[in-house]
Amino acid sequence: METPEDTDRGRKPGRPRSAESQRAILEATSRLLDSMPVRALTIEGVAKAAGVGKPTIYRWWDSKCALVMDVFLAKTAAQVPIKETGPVVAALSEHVLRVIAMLRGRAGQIVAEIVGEGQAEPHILEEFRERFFLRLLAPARATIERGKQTGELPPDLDTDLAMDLIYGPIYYRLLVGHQPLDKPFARSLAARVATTLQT
Amino acid sequence: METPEDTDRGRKPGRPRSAESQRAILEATSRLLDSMPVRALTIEGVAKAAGVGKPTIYRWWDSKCALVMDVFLAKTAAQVPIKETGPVVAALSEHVLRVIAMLRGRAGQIVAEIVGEGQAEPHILEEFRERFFLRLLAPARATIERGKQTGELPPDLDTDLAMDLIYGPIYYRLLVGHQPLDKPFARSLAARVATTLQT
DNA sequence: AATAAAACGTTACGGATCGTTTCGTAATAT
DNA sequence: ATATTACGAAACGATCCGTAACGTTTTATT
Repeated sequence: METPEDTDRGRKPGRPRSAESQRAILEATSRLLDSMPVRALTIEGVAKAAGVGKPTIYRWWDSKCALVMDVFLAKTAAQVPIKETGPVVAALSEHVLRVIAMLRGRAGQIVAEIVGEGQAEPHILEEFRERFFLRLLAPARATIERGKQTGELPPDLDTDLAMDLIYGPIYYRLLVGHQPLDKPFARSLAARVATTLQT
Repeated sequence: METPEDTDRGRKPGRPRSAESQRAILEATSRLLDSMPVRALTIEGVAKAAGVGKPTIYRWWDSKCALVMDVFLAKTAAQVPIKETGPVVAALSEHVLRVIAMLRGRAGQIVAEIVGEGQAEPHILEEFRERFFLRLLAPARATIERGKQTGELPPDLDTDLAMDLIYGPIYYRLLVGHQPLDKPFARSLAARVATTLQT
């Protein structure tokens, strides 16, 4: 989202950007996303639903994907809480359960659709990595680091690799869709955290 | 690819389907894919490059993705060989190395692009799962089953889960792109096969 | 040899959507 | 009062979709 850089409140002459229009755009996009896939969403459709001109949308967002990303991140807690005290393995196991629960349903679909669109637009994928994946998984990463400090985990553990070993199977299922993100899977994966990190 | 069902050689009257046109379409698509992403490929572009009419392409393939899939699968060995004797862990470790090597470069990009397009077209994703993923990973799955038979692996091991634990991180990196599919990663992942399967 | 049938390449079609431009109007700073 | 900017509406040229129309070519059938 490209916010106007009026730091010293509207110093420039001319009509100010309409926050109301912006809100209408976000709201219309959110509503439309409830009933159609990202691919079917169009800027023209959003403009019509929001009662707004197309140029106004383009004034705020570069592309459909950028808009969808903002809407998704606004309505989705982009950070799943993790227990910051106690055994790190238990904290991570629970985090795995919560991440899987979060990716079940429409939220997971949208994540998959954005990543899908991102295959054709690298900068979208990069932005989504930073704004979603990095943020979502940051607490888990920090917890692994903590475990290396406390001695609960091997100090030479490769954190990047460990993160991929734990969370890779989740996104594999989400994106390829060969198996469901159901509770048995979640429990099995959570139960594996210990052996994955400690051996 | 929709082949004509002329089992008893061209029994129907009328001009037969032109195998030459089909070849030209496949060849043109392959050539175009070397210099542009799947998203940028168009049926009109292929028709022009192949010296063929659009309707002829639609006679053979339902959609751009179906065509791309055929081209990709034709030029890519959709099955990475695996050693069928000896220790199963060693066989699987080597298979992991080979799969990662295969997904490095343009082939991996196309896999990611097809999966990406598949997020908006479920039937495409399903077809690609069956024709690429299932086929590529079938030998590994069979090897795990063999290990359960020989006692090298726990007999109650969940094969589906095991497959995702091993291969999930690979596709996670391929599709999200947060880390490279480089050789250190490949070696680390291969080295982890034993502990992943045996504990 | 004549006829019917089917695929061919070409061309054109209506439709959707893109991202931009133009226009007259509204809102703000100077 | 004037300059400046955003606004909504409308229209633009462009691209690509998937299909249809047309005359031509190739085959099986009669």
